[in-house]
Amino acid sequence: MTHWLCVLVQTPAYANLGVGLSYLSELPLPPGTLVRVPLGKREMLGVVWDADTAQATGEIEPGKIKSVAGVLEGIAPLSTSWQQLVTFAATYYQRSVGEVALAALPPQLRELSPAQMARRLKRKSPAKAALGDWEAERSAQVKGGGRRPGDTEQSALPPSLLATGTGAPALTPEQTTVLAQIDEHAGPFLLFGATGSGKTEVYLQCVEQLLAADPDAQALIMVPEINLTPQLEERFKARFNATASPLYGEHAVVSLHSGMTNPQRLKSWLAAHSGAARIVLGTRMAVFASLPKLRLIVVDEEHDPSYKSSEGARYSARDLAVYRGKLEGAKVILGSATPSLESWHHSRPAEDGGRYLRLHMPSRVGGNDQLPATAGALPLVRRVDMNHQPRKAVFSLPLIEAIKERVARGEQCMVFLNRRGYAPVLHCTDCGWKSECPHCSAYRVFHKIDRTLRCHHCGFTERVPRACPTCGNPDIAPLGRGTEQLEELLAELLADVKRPGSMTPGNPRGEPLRIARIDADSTKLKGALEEQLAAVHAGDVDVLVGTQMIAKGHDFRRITLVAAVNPDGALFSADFRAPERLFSLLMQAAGRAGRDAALGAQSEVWIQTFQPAHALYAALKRHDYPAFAAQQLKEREEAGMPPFSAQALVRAEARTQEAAQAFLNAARAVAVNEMPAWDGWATVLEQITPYPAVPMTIQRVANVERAQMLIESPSRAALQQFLTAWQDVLHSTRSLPECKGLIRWAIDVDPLLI
DNA sequence: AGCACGCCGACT
DNA sequence: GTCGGCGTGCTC
Repeated sequence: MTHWLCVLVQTPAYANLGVGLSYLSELPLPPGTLVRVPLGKREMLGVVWDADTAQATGEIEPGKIKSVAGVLEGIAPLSTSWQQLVTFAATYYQRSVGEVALAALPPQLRELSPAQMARRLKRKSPAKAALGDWEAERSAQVKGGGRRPGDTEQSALPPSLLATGTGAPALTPEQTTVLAQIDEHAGPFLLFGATGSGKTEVYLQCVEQLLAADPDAQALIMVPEINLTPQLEERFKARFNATASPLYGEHAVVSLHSGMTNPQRLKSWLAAHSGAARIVLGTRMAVFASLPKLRLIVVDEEHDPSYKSSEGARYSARDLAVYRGKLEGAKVILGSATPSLESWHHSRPAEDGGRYLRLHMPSRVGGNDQLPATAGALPLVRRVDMNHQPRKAVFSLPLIEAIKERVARGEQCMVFLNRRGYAPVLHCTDCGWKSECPHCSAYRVFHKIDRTLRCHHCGFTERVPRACPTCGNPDIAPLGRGTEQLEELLAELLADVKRPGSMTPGNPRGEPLRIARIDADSTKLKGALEEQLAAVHAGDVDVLVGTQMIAKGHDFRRITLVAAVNPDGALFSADFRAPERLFSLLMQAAGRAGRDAALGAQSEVWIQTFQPAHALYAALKRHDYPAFAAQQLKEREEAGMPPFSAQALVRAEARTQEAAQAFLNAARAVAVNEMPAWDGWATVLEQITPYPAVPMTIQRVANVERAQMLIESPSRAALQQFLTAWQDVLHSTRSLPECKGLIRWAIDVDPLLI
């Protein structure tokens, strides 16, 4: 008997294909089954979605339908809840289900031939190559060891006792309270905990209790960027993998992130899909991992913008995590010292409409180490009023004095500036020429190290000209400053300071200071970041200069002074989220400072500002995130901004700016003039505000003109309805004559950058 | 998205 | 006379 199937393949939404394609199969394959199907001249990976609807409606000529080429043997069908997650993500973020589903699978599943695939599955389990093999292998291992935690005598023990012996430290009262609340309530939870308050230990304990209580349960731990948080990965692996904990098996923890090779990713994915992996630790892509027994999701540093994807389907992994938790009945914990204003708002008291439960850990206890009380002190925030400093001063006198004092005592300092290179622009003092990029509407940045002008948008790089290209004036000068220049300036300003030295060999007294720079340029080479971080940890560096990448994730325990050289830009930015990001960055930077009690010194965060009285810095000085959030949310509410409204952005790329804008404005005209007259759509359109198309901030990148249009609505549901219907309008608008030259367009729902 | 087919400029 | 540019159009 022949069965009709609807199969998803990787096709973008604008390819005019329906939900899936029709195929024939001899076997009745259940939804979620991975198959290979012929498509045109190629054979592609597909996912069986449901019984075919085209057959019933007779939409397709029966003669055109091909048969499924084969099933991916040894891989169980993807679960119903996985399918629901993918369907939701595709609908919400306005993409095709096929695109989302196939992008959520490891790339190697797409590339591997059936023979290669069979070999891969066999390698893991030589005994049998059948479905569910991983399962069999694992339970045999667990049962054989007689340590299956669900088994009789051990299940009588409280989970906390099971946990001991695997490296779990004693908990603080705050941690105990928070764990009890997580146990008691359904969530989702927003764990609002200061840097060093021991959030990670809470995650570890939650996972530990879950795994001990349920022999099949799986946990998903998400981090913003795996490169920046290897410490978390290490802690999880140390606690749960291999010899440390025979309870959970040798490969209990697997990683999933884009830094892995395709074979590694496939291996982790298969381990998670089969249930062999108990913990998946990954970046935003991991939210789509197949986890048949998912019971807990942790989103660490939930405010981090990297949870929002900026290509393909522009999903928010944090928001999808919350949705997935609801779907699968898994607890969700969002953790941050500076939550996103969205999550903060959602965690307001339930009687005011809050949907998340806010858990608070205000005390700094120095993480999992038993540090003396001095380590718990919050750093002192000092504002330097730059209005009272020499004009054009990069470093204020008091800051330089403070740095000198610290390094003379053998302490480390960290200075950051959000701009790499030597100077953001080069200009001619005679004719006014500036180092514009010929392909972008942006200046090329001067990199003194290799004497190049580099475009940070398209990558176009040239050697610095000897003289002005327009008038021949040899006097071309840098304008503004970047991290390279800070490094150079600091070397001059600190030239008279000598290293105090130490007992360690190779670190004699009286040598010149060592200044290091960490930014995207200095860490381009593989392993360079790790190497540089190690040098800082080893005390080989006295002053560290860098971009915000040094403020994230890393504990530099000997750093006692952190300085933000010029953070004011974010205060009056056109981007309404800029203050939120700045506050978070400065709080994180403050968290870097002074976690080493041995130094005993009061650590400090220095802010050089022309706005010393600004509310953001005032709140920062008090380490008062709630006050900052309250003030920001008040402003957002008054201005009708998220989270008090829903937004979507349509971005268009074209040969000319006119074509890009014409496309967007033509589609807008339909929304304004025609759609309200559609049957039943008037009430939806009443709630939709489409703004006119505008050029993007960087209007042209790599010779492509870019424009965007903001759509706003007080109602998420109305925005969703509108976008779904409007997609067809956008499709047909494309063929209008004035849109000639349009390259592509995409909808970004809940955009972070406007 | 791929990968075709298809119709106009500089090369063996 | 062909090789190749990337503009439209299709894929169950």
